Amino acid sequence: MSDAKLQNDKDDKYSLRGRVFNHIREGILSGRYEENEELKENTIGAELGVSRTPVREALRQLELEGLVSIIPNKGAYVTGISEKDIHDIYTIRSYLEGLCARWACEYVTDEQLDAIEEVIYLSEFHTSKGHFEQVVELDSKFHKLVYGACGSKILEHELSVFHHYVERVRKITLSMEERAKRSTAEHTAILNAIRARDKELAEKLAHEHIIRTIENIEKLGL
Amino acid sequence: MSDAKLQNDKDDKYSLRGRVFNHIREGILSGRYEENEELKENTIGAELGVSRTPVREALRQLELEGLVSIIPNKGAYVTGISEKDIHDIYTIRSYLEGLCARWACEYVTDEQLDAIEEVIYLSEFHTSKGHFEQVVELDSKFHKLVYGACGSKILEHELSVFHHYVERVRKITLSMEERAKRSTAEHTAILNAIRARDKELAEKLAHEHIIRTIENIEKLGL
DNA sequence: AAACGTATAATTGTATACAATGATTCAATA
DNA sequence: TATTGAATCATTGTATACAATTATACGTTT
Repeated sequence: MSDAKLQNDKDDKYSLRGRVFNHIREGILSGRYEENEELKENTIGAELGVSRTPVREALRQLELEGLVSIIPNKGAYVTGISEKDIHDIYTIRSYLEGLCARWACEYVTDEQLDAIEEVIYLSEFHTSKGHFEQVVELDSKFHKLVYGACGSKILEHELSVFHHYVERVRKITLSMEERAKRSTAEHTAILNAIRARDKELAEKLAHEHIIRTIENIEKLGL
Repeated sequence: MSDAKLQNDKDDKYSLRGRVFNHIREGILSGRYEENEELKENTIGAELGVSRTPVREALRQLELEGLVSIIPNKGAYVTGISEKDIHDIYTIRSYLEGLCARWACEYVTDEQLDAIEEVIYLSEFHTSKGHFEQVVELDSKFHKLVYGACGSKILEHELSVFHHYVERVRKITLSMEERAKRSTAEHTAILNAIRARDKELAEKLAHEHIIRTIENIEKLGL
């Protein structure tokens, strides 16, 4: 049941709709589809060798995710994410990640703490080796684990969506050794605060962690 | 364009998919469909006199909104909102409404300020008359206006979804004259802070406004 | 009686067909 | 030339048909 739900969480790699969904989503997030581009059901269907039906369903879902804007009887258009949107998302995240860390102090289990610790340990290793691909992946895992430990499916869902949204930016910032190192250190501090059940500190550190990221993004002029 | 987008914002009352979407959504939020109930495409289609196609699209969207959980090849089930979920949403909102008010200080236009003022004025009138139906409606309008003034389509979207989520609870709390009166007074204070471009105060007041609401909910034992 | 397996039915997943709406073309008109 | 309007085309909206999967019923076996 829990498995089904997790799988379900739009990583439906096995249904056509899921494949189409991921295809378009990645296309938008990676910039392959450009802003305001019209997404025609037939064209996309032909690209992937499927009929319009799963394409339509995927587009309707993407509309709700905000990546696509649908004008009835007219068409679906790429909404795209502006620089301001990215900045907004990080600011929103700075609040919600703080809240998430706070709640995790209450709900986290020992198993989850161990899992987080392991991820951080691996992060340190790969950061020192310059394996940035893995560092990005482990950064995702760290945050997803904390999301899962907050005891709120609502907050977990929100943060997951946002986290995915800014994936492209994360790949860039975490590929700088300095930022990667500091980020891992901040993760450690957050973990320790959660382990110590220090709500105030956990919230503060998680909040500041995202603020640091924003500063880094601005420094890069993204 | 702006009209299209607003209309689009899932108040598609004119497409079958939109009607189905609203029907199921309201059904879940109002409790007409109970938790874990299976939502069969044929049954719902028959209820509304439409085919499965728009029903499927609506269900897929509701999945993304978190109100429905879909198990591939099996079925769609009502996820429902627990009391804890409601509490979580209000807590999340308390942060985000604060941020929203802060940003509104920067982005709000004079027209928007006027519109908000008018809504508050009407709220006072209807509160004093005991027209709770209208008070709930105006409360929505107030918040939607502030959301629209924050200059962030992302935050606006998030808050709109959450606001709708807890509609049932809002109807209850705002139907108590004492809370309605106090709520309107708080709205006035928020407006004044935004008008004075006092970010700190606006954020603090908006945050506390939601905290007050939570306290009220807990007092009612919801 | 309980457990298993098969046949049948019910339901979802996908494709296709048709209807409705919007875009485009191009000739007629001022 | 610019504009209007009808005809045609392209695209979306919806319904239906078919395929794949899952649930149910029921008889068989132990």
